[in-house]
Amino acid sequence: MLSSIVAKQNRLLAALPQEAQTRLLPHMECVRLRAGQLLYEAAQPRRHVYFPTDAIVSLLNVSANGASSEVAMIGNEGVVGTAAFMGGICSPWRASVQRAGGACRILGTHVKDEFDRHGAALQLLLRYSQARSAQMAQTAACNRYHSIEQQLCRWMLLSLDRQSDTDLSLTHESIANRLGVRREGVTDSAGKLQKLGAISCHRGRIAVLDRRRLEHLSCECYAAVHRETERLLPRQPHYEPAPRARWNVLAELATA
Amino acid sequence: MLSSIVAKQNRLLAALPQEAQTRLLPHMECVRLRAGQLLYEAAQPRRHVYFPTDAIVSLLNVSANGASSEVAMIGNEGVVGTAAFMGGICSPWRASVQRAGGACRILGTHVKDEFDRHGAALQLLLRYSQARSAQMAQTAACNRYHSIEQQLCRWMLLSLDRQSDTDLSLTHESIANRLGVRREGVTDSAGKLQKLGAISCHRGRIAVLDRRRLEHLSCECYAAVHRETERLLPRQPHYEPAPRARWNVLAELATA
DNA sequence: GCAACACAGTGCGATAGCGAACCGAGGGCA
DNA sequence: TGCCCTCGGTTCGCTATCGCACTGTGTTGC
Repeated sequence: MLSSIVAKQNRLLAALPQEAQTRLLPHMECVRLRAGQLLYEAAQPRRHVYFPTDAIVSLLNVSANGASSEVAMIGNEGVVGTAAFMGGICSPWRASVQRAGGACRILGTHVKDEFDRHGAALQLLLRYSQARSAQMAQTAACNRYHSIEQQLCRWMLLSLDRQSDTDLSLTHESIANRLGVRREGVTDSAGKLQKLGAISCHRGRIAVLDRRRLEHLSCECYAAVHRETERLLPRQPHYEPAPRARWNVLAELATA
Repeated sequence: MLSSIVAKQNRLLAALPQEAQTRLLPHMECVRLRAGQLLYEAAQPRRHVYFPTDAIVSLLNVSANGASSEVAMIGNEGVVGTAAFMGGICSPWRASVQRAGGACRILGTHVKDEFDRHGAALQLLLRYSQARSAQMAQTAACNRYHSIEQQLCRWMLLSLDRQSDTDLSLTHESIANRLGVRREGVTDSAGKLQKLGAISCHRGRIAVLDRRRLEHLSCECYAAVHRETERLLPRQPHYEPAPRARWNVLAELATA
C-alpha cells in the first residue's frame, strides 16, 4: 500500500481519476532506486512497472560490441516497463537508473488489469506511449545531426526537467555512455560550457548555473521533446513535484 | 468498400478477426500512393489512417534547417497515422511515400471506434506500436555508431522486406535524405556494394543481386528491428503478400 | 536531332569525433 | 599519514564524413 501523497509525485499517477488510484494504490509499493541499478536487461520480461517520483531511469540500447546509447529518459512524467501492459512482455532495451530516487512499483499484471478496464488509465498511457516515441525519434535525429556540445545541453535539460534541484550527480564517463560518445568528448564540451559560466563541474557533480544559456546552446531537439511531452501529458492541478530529497540537501551542504 | 482480398495484403488487417474486418471494410477505400506524395506534414492532424499493401511510407523528422532523417519505415506490416486512434491527434513527423503502391485508407474515427471496442484490434495495434518504437530506438543507435555503408545495407533490407520484388526505385539523393547523409556518401557506399556484386545501380534504380551479402555487410540493427517486428507481429496464415505490381514488371522488362 | 536536365561519379580541403596514452589532483580508506 | 583509485583535463595522429565544385552520361522534351 502506498500513500496517495507519493502517488501525486508522478505525473501519470497524479492524472489518474480517483477510482483508478483507489484500485491501484493497494498493490503499489514505494521503492528507492540506487544510481546505476539495472531494472531490466534487454529482452527480459517486464514483471514490475515503475512510476518514478524523483528517480530518473535511462532506456539504453546496447549494441553487439557492448557500446550503449540512450534512447529515452524517464522520470516523474512517465513509466518504465510499458511492455508489461502493452502486450509485448519485454522490450529490446536495458533500463538503468540514472539518478537515485524514489519510484512507485507495481506488478505489471495489476496495471494490465486497470488497462483492460478501458478507462482513463488506458487513454493516459496511450498518450504517454506517443510522447516516448517522439523522444526516441528525436534522439535518432539528434544523433545524426548535432554536435556533442548541443547533445550534452539537450541531455542536461531533459534531466533537469525530471528533478527539482539543479545538480547532476554523474561523471563525464557515465554521461558519455548515455550519449554514446567518448568521455573526452563530454569533458571537452563541459569545459566549454564551464568557461561560458553555464555549468560548473567537480568530480562527479555538475552544477547548472545558467539554465537559460543551456537552452540557447542546445539544439532544437530539447524543445521538440519537451513540447510534445507537455502537449500529450498536460500538467494536472493535483500533481505535486517530489520535495527536494534529503540526501540531496545534505550533499549540497557538503559542497557549499 | 474494399474487397477482403486487398485487406489480406496488409499484415495488420490480415491478423484481425473476421468480425472486426466486417466492421471496418465498409469504411475502407483502396488508394494508390504516388512516390514522393506527402501524406502528413509534421504536427498536422491525422485524419485518415493508411494500411499500406505494396506502398512504403517513411516517417521523417524535419529539423529547423530543413534537413530530414527517417525515424521509421512503414509497409505492409504496419499502419500510418496511429495518432488518429491513439489519442494524440497528430505527431511530430512527416509521412512521405517512399515507394509508390497501394494502401487501404480509412477515416481515423472508424479505427478509433474499433479500437474502443477493446477487442483484437486494440491488442494488435498496441503490439504494432511497440514494434515501431523498437524501430525508432534502433535507428537512434544506428545513427550514432554505424557507417554509411552499414546503414545503407540496413535501409535496403528494411525496404526489401516490405516489397515483393528486388528493385529499389530511388535515387541516391532521396536515399541520402532519408538516411540524413550527403548524396556523395550514398554514391560512395553504393559503389563499393556494386563492386562486391551485391547490388547494381542505374539512374534512380538499384537492383539487389545478393541479399545475403547485404545482410552480412549490414550492422546488427536490421536484424534487431526485424526480429522484434516478427516477435510482436507473427505472420498470419491468412496473410497474402501483394502480387508484384504491373508497373514494376513493365519497368523490369524495360531495363532487361 | 539538339538542348536542358537529372543523376551518378570524382576530387579536394576542412573538421568533428575517435582511439590511445598520459598526467595530476581529489578523496576515500587502511 | 600515506596509498590507491577515480575523475577530469590534455595531447597526438587518424578516419569518416562533410561541403563544395566539377564532370560525364543517360533521359526527356522541344
